[in-house]
Amino acid sequence: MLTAIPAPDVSHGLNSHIRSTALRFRSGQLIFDEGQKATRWYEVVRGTVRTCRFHIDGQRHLTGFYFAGDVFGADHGYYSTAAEAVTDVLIECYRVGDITRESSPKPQLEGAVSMLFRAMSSAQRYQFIMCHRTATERLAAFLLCLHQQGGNNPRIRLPMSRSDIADFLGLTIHTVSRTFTDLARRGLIKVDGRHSVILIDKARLFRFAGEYHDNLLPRNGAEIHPAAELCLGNRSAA
Amino acid sequence: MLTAIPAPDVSHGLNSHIRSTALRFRSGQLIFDEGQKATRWYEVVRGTVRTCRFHIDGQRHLTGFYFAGDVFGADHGYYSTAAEAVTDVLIECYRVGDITRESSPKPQLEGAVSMLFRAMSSAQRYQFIMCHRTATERLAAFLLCLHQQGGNNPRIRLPMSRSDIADFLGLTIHTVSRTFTDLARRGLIKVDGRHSVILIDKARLFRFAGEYHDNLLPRNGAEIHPAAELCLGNRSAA
DNA sequence: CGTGCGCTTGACAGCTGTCAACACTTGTGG
DNA sequence: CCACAAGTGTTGACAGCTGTCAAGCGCACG
Repeated sequence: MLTAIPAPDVSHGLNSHIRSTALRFRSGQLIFDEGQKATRWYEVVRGTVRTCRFHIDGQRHLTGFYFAGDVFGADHGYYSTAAEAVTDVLIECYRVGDITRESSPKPQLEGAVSMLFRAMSSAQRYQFIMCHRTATERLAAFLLCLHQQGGNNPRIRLPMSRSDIADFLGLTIHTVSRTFTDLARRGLIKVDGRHSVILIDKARLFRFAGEYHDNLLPRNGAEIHPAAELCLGNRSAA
Repeated sequence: MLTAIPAPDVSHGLNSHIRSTALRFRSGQLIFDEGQKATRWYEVVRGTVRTCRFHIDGQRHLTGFYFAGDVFGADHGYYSTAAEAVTDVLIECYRVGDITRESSPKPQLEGAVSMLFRAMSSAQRYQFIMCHRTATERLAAFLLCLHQQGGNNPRIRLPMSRSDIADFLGLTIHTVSRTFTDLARRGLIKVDGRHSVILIDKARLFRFAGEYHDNLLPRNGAEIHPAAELCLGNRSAA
């Protein structure tokens, strides 16, 4: 997952006890819509999912990307976002009732609270980036998140379109495209087709992300570097 | 409260059963710091409180304002923000244990989950504003929120400084100041000293906020107008 | 091989941050 | 009560970034 999404961590050691259904969606298909009753939550098995909001004037805002192992759609009452398949996807679908009703001591509920607080914290960091960072800094942070998400492989896969990236980072596709070109010209990355980027100079990219490299320590433990702020996936955070 | 803050609604019919302590802070004083163990939560009795994050490069980001009746500091584990008194304040302080431990069926916990999901939804709307709105639109939305918070009184009180407003809206004090002047020149508001604004043309201000006026309906029920997006106070939402 | 969509690039304008100067308010001390 | 200083807010000039408009490229698909 990339940022700011409520997602109770119920995926460890629980799935085996809960009825689930495997579902497939083709690229671009709607999984659930904003405002629908939130009766199910989902786990990505294969592929990539995006969650988004549409606004009156037609503008779209993406609130997160979800990859294999990530949980999405864990909302209360009604879905606050829509969810769509970025690529062809295979997902597991669970009924909400299975979490909230069928357990007496409700450890999951407390887990959900903990997860939500962390999601709030993550959302606040995301807000900071959107308020204070330039296009270059945002894209650098985004790429570093995908890099980490992909197991630190220097080849970063970008399953989503430029338009998706733009709507996630609060930019236009033009600026995203220009920024890719700019980062490549500076020798930080190499763009390899639409859906792949090769990381050349990780340390400098960290600096562009407003981040110091790993061997430099932040001022104190409570601070989190901007580049780390987009990438609180719900798997690793568990 | 103004936007994006986790705050379980435990203030109705519960306070009377829970030990609390009244505290006073003078303008500018720190109430709790980012990263401290979250052992207490607070309710504003009188005055205004702000929550903020400080980043490595020295930049400050405000995540919310809290007024009489609002709850803040309801975090899990560690505070994800600092809290400071904007004005001299009187607040009630509650121990976390009183919420999570001393009740067997834990209805509060479920209430907290519900509240948190709404806070997440609110945070996502705030993100949208920060991504897609101009200074004028942000300030207009902000003023309308304060207007509503103040009981729809045409005189809007601004207890916070320009700097606070800037750090909340992701702008500089210069832009905030210019935007105030601009709104006044257009005849939408009248600036009356540092801490007071008189609302002249509410309908037009709504339009500036990217909002249609109340008598126009949004496209469908699930949509929420941008101007409404900063002002999900935890009192009214309860 | 041709078509269309997604992506890239360039020119330009508008918004907002930066820098600088000044005005106004508040508080202190004479 | 006035003088002064410090802090806060306002205003202007300017530059840089990013959105808009427009054109063209290139890959994917038929």
